[in-house]
Formats: sequence, C-alpha cells, structure tokens
Amino acid sequence: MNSLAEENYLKAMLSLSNDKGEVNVNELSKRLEIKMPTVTSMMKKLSAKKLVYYQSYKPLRLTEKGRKEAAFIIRKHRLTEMFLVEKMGFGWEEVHSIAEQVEHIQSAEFFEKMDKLLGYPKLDPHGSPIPDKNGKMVWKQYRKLSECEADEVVKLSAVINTSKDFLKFLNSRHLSLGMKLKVKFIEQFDQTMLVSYGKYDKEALSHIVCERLLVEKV
Amino acid sequence: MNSLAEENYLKAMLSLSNDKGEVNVNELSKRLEIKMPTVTSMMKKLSAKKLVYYQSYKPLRLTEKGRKEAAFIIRKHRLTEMFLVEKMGFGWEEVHSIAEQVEHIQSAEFFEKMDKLLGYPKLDPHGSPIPDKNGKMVWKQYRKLSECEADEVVKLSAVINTSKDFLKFLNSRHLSLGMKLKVKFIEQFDQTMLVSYGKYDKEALSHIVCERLLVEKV
DNA sequence: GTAATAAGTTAGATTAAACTAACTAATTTA
DNA sequence: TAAATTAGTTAGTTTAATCTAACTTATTAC
Ligand SMILES: [Mn+2]
Ligand SMILES: [Mn+2]
Ligand SMILES: [Mn+2]
Ligand SMILES: [Mn+2]
Repeated sequence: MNSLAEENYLKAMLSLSNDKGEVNVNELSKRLEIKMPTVTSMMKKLSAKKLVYYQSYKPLRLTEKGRKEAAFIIRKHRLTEMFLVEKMGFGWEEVHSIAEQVEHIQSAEFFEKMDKLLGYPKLDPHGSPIPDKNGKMVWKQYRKLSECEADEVVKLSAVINTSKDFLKFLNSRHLSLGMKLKVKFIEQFDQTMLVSYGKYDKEALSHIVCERLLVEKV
Repeated sequence: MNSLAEENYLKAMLSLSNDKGEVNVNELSKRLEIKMPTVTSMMKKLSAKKLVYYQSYKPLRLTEKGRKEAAFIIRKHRLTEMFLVEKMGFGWEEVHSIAEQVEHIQSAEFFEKMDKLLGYPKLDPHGSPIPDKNGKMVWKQYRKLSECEADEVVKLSAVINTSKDFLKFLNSRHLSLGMKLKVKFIEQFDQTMLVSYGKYDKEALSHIVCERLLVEKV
C-alpha cells in the first residue's frame, strides 16, 4: 500500500501531466507546496516502487501502474464529491476539502456502494469526468466561455477552478452546470462578457471568470 | 489539531479506562499493538498538550479536554457505522474497519449531516451509545446473557465484541439486535445455553458467546 | 520479607517526510 | 556565446512515530 503522502504525489502528477504525460519537479513542488528537494527524493522512492519513471534532470512521468493508482484516487475523490452533493445535501463549493480526506480511505466496497447508490455517474459536481474502474478517464471537448464569440449560445458544462471562493461567486450569480448561456456583448478593452441566462439578461463576467467556465454546443 | 496517532491513543484510553478513569501503559500498549516505551513517550507528549495526566509509574488518566476529544472521535466512529448500515446498505459486520478510517476526517459539517440524515440516533449498529455533541455518553444497564437464568425472557440489545468473525457468527445464527430471547436450559457442565428466538427453538450458544451478548428486560 | 516476575522508564536507533544551504545543470537573455 | 536566471540535485538536519536493549520500580509468590 501507498502512504497518504505518496498518494498525494501520484494524484498531483496525474492532474499536472501534459499531453506527453510529463510533469516537472518544479510544478509538482508548487502544486503540493512542498520544496523541490523533497519532491526529488519522493520521486526516487516512487521510482523504486515502479510508479514513476525518474531520470535526473528529465521530466517526470508516471508508469502505467502509477497512472492507474493515481486515476483510482481521483475516482474516489470525485465519487465522494458526487455523493456529498447528491446524497448528503452539500453544496458544490463545500465538497472538495472533505473529498481530499475521504479519497484516502482504503475500502473498495465503500466506493462501490457510493458508485451504485449514485447510479454510476460519469461526471462529478464540477463537471470533471470520474475515472472508471480501469482507471480510464476522458475529458469531453469543452471550450472556455472566454473563447466564444458574441451571439453564441452554449451550455455551461464544467468549471476549471474548484476553489470555494470561485464556486461561491458562481452561486452568488446563480450560475450552475447545465445552464444555457448567451453571449450578448464582449468588451474589447478587458474582455468582460455580458451574458444572459435564466432570468438574468446582461450579467457582466470578467475574463478571469470566463476563462474558468467550460462550455459546449447546445 | 491532533495527529492520527494521537487520536488513536485518546480513543483507546477512553475505551479502556475503568470506573476511576484510569488505564495502564501496559493495557494501552496491548490494545494499540504499540510497544510500551512508545506509549510512555506519547503520554508525555499528550500530557504537554494537556490531554492526559501523566506521572511516572502511576495509572494514566485523560484530562477533561482529553476525554472530550476522545468522545468526539468515538462519536464520529459510531455515527459512521450507523450511516454505513442505514444509508449505504452495509452489514453490521462490515462497518468497523471503514469507520476506523472515517472517524479521523476533520469536518464538523460532514458528521452533522450524517447525524441529521440518520435522525439523531442514540445507538450505533452494535448497540453502543453514540456520545452527544458535548461528549456525554451513557451506557444503559445491560446484563450479559450468560448471567441470565433458565426461563428468563430478555431482549438482545448490544454486543460486546464487534469483530467481524463474531458478528458473522451471529448472522449465521440469525441473531440480531432487538430480538426477544428465551433461555430454555443451561448446561451445568460448560454453561452452554439453549435459547429460543424467532423461528428457532433450541439453539445452543456457548458461554463464550453468551458473555458477549448484552440483554435487557423485555 | 526476600526473590522472582511484571510493569514502566530511559537511552539510543530507525524510518518517513519534511526542511535549508550549497552545489550543478539547463535554459533564457542580452 | 557568455552571463544571468531558473530548475534540479546532493548533503545534512529536523520532527513524529516507531523500535530494541538495558535499566528501575512495583507487584506477586513463596
Ligand atoms: Mn475536488
Ligand atoms: Mn470536482
Ligand atoms: Mn466500531
Ligand atoms: Mn460499533
């Protein structure tokens, strides 16, 4: 079994890895808020456990085994978030920090029960895909709202940043997943978008916000 | 905050402490499967944190603060067991090892939601009392089935040992909490009891088993 | 009431996971 | 391309939590 610390490294590596499956020590260090020498030594340890390919000064890569273990932790995290929202009545802004802890629970049955009670969901409350039991995870082809043009009508399908503050901001604007959004106007100066949705006609959303909203065609 | 290790010591201390609130280093050591010198050094640490009264060679005692923290962990454990049985469909024999992990989750709201969804239960699936939010916990005045006499009729209200094997044994005999039991005969030689309950007329229960079944008047 | 046994402590070692300081390699800038 | 900057490594330290070996105190047995 892997320790809690090891699990956190694996998860961070998977979520940071680029299309080639590569991550840098520096990025990992920043994400985990752990200094680089500590990351280096953990990489050597994970390499000895065949979870990571490690060569000095080269980008880091998860092995297939490492990728699967990481995906399984993310699966547990996202199932938990879904369970907390759907079965326990939490808001989507409250679940991440609880899921960060629950994801480390060692009990296949516990997460199988969650999965079953939820009806085998494919997406978590923030629109992120839940890896399947084989560790397979596919992101749909979303666009950022910030990349849309005036007059486009799209559906809000996922959010990039899942920080409590950002989600509370979305709550305050009555924005939630599945909503139809229409881009009314884009301010050229700062890219602020005026968007209509639900009963709101011209809500102003800053570029910072629009970059974090993932949408798809209606 | 207390570490996972510290929480486990506090919990073990509360569950082992006698009517005077005392525990020995040796008992703690055995319960936690941790050697005595390690226990001694942890006691000094908990003493520095004002969670334990520690004096060399004297019995150990929790402070009021320590007792409350321990009770709160037991509260989280038992609420979890109840939630797993009532809301997630686990058997009473499966929940202890999962609860051992979930009890360390740091989120008051998580356990408040459980409590509310369960309708503020007073007992866990094994008949043990769930400490209230102030850390108060009272055991009802149960007797052991082994102390009953022939012809007595009692209700099975709790079990002492909650090991998976023991609970699976009870399942195999179709024994569960709340059942009415009638003592038909007590074998003088080995104290085996012949008991009738449900559709069973003369089930033989060994002394070892009867000592672990807590009953009350019907 | 002493000797044997059990319980508890002290001292020192080990491991995991973090750190800082100092160094080296790779990349970017001018 | 040489200098400056950034990224990564090595060496050594720290803290929490465990251990063993050796010693001391308390309890039990005779
Ligand atoms: Mn999350
Ligand atoms: Mn999520
Ligand atoms: Mn239990
Ligand atoms: Mn229980």
